[in-house]
Amino acid sequence: MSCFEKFHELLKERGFRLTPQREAIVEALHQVQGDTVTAERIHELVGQLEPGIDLATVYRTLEMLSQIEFVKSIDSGGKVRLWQFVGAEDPHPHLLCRSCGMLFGVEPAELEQLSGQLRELYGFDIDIGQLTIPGLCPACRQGR
Amino acid sequence: MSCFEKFHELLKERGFRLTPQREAIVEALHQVQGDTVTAERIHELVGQLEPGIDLATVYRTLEMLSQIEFVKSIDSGGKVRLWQFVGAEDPHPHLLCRSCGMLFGVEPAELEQLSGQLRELYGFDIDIGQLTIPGLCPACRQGR
DNA sequence: ATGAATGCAAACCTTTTGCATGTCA
DNA sequence: TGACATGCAAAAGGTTTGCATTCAT
Repeated sequence: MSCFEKFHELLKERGFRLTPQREAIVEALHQVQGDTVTAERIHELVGQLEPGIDLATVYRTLEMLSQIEFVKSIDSGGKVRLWQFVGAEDPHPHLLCRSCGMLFGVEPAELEQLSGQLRELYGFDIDIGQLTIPGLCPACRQGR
Repeated sequence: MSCFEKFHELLKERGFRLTPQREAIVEALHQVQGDTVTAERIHELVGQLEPGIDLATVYRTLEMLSQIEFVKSIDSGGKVRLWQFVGAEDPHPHLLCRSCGMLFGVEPAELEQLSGQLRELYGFDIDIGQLTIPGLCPACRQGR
């Protein structure tokens, strides 16, 4: 099942309507794939596909998409909220470079040991998919 | 050396001035100890100690305090920034409960293996002291 | 037909900034 | 005295909301 089919399916399932605006926004998210984007950036991209779509609509749609888990809201540490298209993928952790702002996906499996350890030591159940680890990426480490 | 002595010391060292406002703000942070607070909350607390201190001053002071590493800015995921008094302690990672908002300190040593692993696999150098791991705390896990 | 979605504009909220005034060193 | 800190008010900037209108179902 294609991504768009899945999208239509989920909308119907949850009683949301299919509108040209929503299609354009999903299309734009599709373009940036796994990259994280601001609502503003999506608004720009959408403007090229279908001009005249309001920023408020972008926000409302992102909100709706996160309800159907098509999009995930990322915690960037700054004041801007970041969004990421996840489509059918599982949520996964990220590495966030404090210098260049780049975000890298990490295999959840890499963190299994950490997860077990924290569970054992503190009884704490971590949300691996929500984890964003700050630090310095290889490129920035060398460039300074 | 007491916390306040250390505070005075650090101010002098970095050329910052000691003002009643700054003392009151540090006092308020002292009251909430390891808890995370918003600038707004600090402003309330400070208002009880010494009325008339402006919110802008709270912000400017928190900024200054984070420069001398008396306070740490925490990434809550929401739109509000959280602050935590760290005083003389070294920065350390935290566990953040998504349900009750409680924040727990973690021994940096617990994360050494993770740190090495990410360094090896991705060349990524993590800021252990800045790491905040989201999840569910023991109490909230049981309460639902 | 009718309730949901949109566009527009205004409101909101947290944080930041400019500027005149006050104050610590 | 002189640079730094404060209070006040206004600006900024991202996000949300109210409302009349349009549109998908």
